[in-house]
Amino acid sequence: MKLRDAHPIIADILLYRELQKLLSTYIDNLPHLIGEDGRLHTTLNQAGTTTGRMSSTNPNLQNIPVRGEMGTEIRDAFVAPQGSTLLALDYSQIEMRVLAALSEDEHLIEIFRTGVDVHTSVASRVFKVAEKDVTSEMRRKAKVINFGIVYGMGVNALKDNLGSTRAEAQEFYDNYFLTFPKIAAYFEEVKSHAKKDGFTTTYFGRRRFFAGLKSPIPYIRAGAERMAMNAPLQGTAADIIKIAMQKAHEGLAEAKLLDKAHLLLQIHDELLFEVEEGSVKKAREVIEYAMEHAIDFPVPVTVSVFQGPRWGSMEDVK
DNA sequence: TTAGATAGCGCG
DNA sequence: AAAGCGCGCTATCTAA
Repeated sequence: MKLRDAHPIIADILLYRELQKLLSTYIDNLPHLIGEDGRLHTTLNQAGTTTGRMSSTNPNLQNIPVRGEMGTEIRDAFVAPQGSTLLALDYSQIEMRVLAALSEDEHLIEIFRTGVDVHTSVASRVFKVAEKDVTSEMRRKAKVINFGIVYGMGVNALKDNLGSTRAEAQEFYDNYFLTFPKIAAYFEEVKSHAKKDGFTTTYFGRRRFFAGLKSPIPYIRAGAERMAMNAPLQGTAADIIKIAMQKAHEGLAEAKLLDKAHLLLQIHDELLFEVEEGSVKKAREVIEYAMEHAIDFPVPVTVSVFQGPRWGSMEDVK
């Protein structure tokens, strides 16, 4: 039994916390930080993280709410000026694609090369049913493990996230690695290499060093191993989008669009631009191409594109 | 009174 | 003691 079900007040407490968080962190504060130019300016730290990602401070614009109705309302307060529109382009399942590339797992590579839905396809393979027979429940479970695998999630966390029994989670976990054997081998390789040399590398060779991989204390060692497993994936994704940002700039310069399209923000796997209305189509083509062709990679990288005057309610651009 | 640590939660 | 990676901000508690 979950604590949430133990007493009716739990739901009220959680709702209160959610509203209080949004009120204190965003609604009450952000308006005061608007500058004389009518804009909110963040500071991006290029070397602010262990993995190679950027971070954003004062205010942090990489954690503006997006989920739920209230997320939409808060984002809708971010608007493009008259005559311009917001254009957002985000990588699809970038870390899973990086995992496919680094592990060289033929099955995962195949999934991304054929362009099928990754969660459905993984479910189909792990549960050994045809893709058309994948139920929504099977897809949900595959989605949970696909996300978790990137973080070095173990059986215990998998069980909690699936809401299943320990035995069920164990079977699912085992079947996953039997289905994608190179992924299991890849993680073992990363761990042993990190333990021997003290660092991991991204696809492009950037290193992250670790302490704790040789610790005699099991939970310290296990924690370091999860960090080591995740670092090349998150780190390579971070490398990719930084390269893409440069290529997008070059592309826009080449197309004489630098005064029409302005990069506002990078949110780890997503770029947000402000674009003059007459230049949206061309800018979108240039940026999308730059992002999708930023690197030579054994699996395709694809982006989804969204457009609209308000950040909270942008529409899919086909 | 203030600086530092912790709990909790927003995002990818 | 902890069992899922990477961040930053607010509220609260603790120590000086």
